[in-house]
Amino acid sequence: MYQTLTNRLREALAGHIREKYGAELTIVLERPPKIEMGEAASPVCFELAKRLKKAPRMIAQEIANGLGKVEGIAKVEVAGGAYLNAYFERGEYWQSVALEERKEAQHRDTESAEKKKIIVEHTSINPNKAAHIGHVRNAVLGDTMVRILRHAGNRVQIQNYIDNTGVQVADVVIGFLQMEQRSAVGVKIMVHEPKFDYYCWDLYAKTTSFFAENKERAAKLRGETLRAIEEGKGEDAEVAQVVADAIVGCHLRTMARLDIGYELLARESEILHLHFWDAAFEMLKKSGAIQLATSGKMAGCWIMPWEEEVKEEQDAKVVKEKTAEEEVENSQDKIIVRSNGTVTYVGKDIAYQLWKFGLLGKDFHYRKWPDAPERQTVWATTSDKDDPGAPHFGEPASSVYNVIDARQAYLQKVVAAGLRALGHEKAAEQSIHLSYEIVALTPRCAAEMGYELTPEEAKKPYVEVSGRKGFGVKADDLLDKLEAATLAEVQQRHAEMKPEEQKLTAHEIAVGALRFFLLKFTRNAIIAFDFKDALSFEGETGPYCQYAVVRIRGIRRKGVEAGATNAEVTKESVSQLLGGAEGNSLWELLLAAGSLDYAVDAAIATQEPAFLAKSAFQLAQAFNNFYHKHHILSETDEQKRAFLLRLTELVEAQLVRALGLLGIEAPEKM
RNA sequence: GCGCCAGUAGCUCAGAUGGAUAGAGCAUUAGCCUCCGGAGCUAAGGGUCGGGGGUUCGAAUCCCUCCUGGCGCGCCA
Repeated sequence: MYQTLTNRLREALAGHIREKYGAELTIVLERPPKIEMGEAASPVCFELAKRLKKAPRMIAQEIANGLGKVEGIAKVEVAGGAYLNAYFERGEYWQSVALEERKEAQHRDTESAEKKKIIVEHTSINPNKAAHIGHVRNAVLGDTMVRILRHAGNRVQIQNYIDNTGVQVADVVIGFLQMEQRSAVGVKIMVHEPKFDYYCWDLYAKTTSFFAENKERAAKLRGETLRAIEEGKGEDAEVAQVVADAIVGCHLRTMARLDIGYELLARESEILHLHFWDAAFEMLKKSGAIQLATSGKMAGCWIMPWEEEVKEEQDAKVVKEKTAEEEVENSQDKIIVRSNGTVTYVGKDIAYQLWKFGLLGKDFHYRKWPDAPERQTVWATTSDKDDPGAPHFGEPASSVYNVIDARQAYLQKVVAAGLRALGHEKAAEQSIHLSYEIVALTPRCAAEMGYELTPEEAKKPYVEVSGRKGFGVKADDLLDKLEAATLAEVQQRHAEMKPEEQKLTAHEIAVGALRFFLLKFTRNAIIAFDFKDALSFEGETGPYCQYAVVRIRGIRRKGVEAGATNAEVTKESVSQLLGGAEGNSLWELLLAAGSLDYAVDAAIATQEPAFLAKSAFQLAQAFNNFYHKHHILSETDEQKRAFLLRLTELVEAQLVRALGLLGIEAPEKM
């Protein structure tokens, strides 16, 4: 509701200014620092003053007087230097929020068919080991972005890229077949054992030292294994497929614990076998986007020239002549095809990205993924026949979010540059790298887990995790730990609950704690992980927000038991209760409850789910504050009691919805 | 060397589109249950927004420069 009103105000101001002063301005609106100053303020008159060369305060006064009635706005006043402060019609706001709430409840998560399709790719873990905390940050960010985009009415498709033919899988295959001397049959049996991903985690770490022993042997083995896997023939390929598929199953189950699911597993094996790269290669060659280097150290490679400075040089009119040597030695040039003819990761990614936008002229085949978690339907790409029931995954997207960590920013730029070089400016623009920083460990946390640190590492604020070294907090371990901690607490508080209910509650709290913990940081903050912080349930945390909902539900239960009458709240009493300084604290809570649409818009505009987490926390905080100030059920004034009760219901609905967008359930009791 | 990101309270972090007295959580200190659940609430202390220039009526936010830390820059992905 807040967003609706401010949009209305923005339009009215823009229209008025256009008409009266002939100026086209984008109207910036912000929240005044205090509620006494109104609900929305615009500093637009400062800007206007500059253009008109008039005193800002005078203009502000003119606008405040001249601006006609805006629906839902009680008055617009001049304040401060030349701010225009708008005061909402509180009674109307109350009705609108209530109305909006009823509508939302009826059409929950309805996607409009006319909306263009958006693809969000996230998780995309190498299928050769268990998922760790950094992977969880990726998945939680991606999943939350999906929920937010869908809430805003977009059609969103969730993809998870599976690099099942890469070096990391090859390494584990070598671990099984060479280091451990297992047979293909032996591995096929192993994959069904519990915690197979944990086994691979350790095995992968061991291959590092195995390769270090004899580098020549390592290079040879890797080369052979990788080629066999890419071709999809022989024992190596067979083991690679079995292992990768099994690990994908583990990952899906791990993420399902956090209520994260996928619609399509896009596998690299199909990008190769269905010749996606070949098609992209032809396009890139034909357009001149990539060139064959004939001399220098990159001789024989197809490279994409990287010319970021070109524009600036032209602008500065300093087009310096490049010597032939400089041309060859430009280290920024990106190799797309190696001199041995194999394609790099970036090349494959360009092909994949082209497909996402429907620009490749090819499509995958699709089949149901047999090893999906309970209650989930997951599809995967295949080279074989299509399953007739498969959704139309090949429909072009209008924009694509790729959730990938910040270290790969340069590569993502190269992919976009590839699209641009092919003339797909729009697609390049709509290729959104949803970048995020790594999750590291505090030195203390690393030490707790038994990792030995060098003295330099111990002094740093954080230590980077490494799958290669087997160094990191596994996602399932962390969840187990969280669930154990929350279960102990729930058992202590609710001995009367049935064990299954206790477990479910503990699970919901654990998920709330973890998801909120990962979402409260903005994307480019490095998270220094520590069990102490992640296991904290106080202050700015998921459980704090959940607890506010639980309290409201407690009040409602008590209210029903006591047979409290649910009197209709009259408009007069609403205006009276919300009015004046007395009503300000109630009004602030209502205002916060009605601000979800604003938070969602801002989260999308900034591509920052943390915005929503913050706003959910603030609403919970505002409620807790209110809760201690007003005793609802013992309120003797019937109209006031009915109003307070209705207000808590609105807060509950909005808070539950906000938490839902963060992927967090609110339990009945906790 | 080049590029990207960060530096805000003791600690961890918010401050989108430049605006009013820079905010949370944790930690510290002092309080709050005859009362809808204390995973809570109230209050206090705590700031040269890394340094220095500049643009602007106005800068944590934009520009320049320097310092510190991190990450990229591979015929790995």
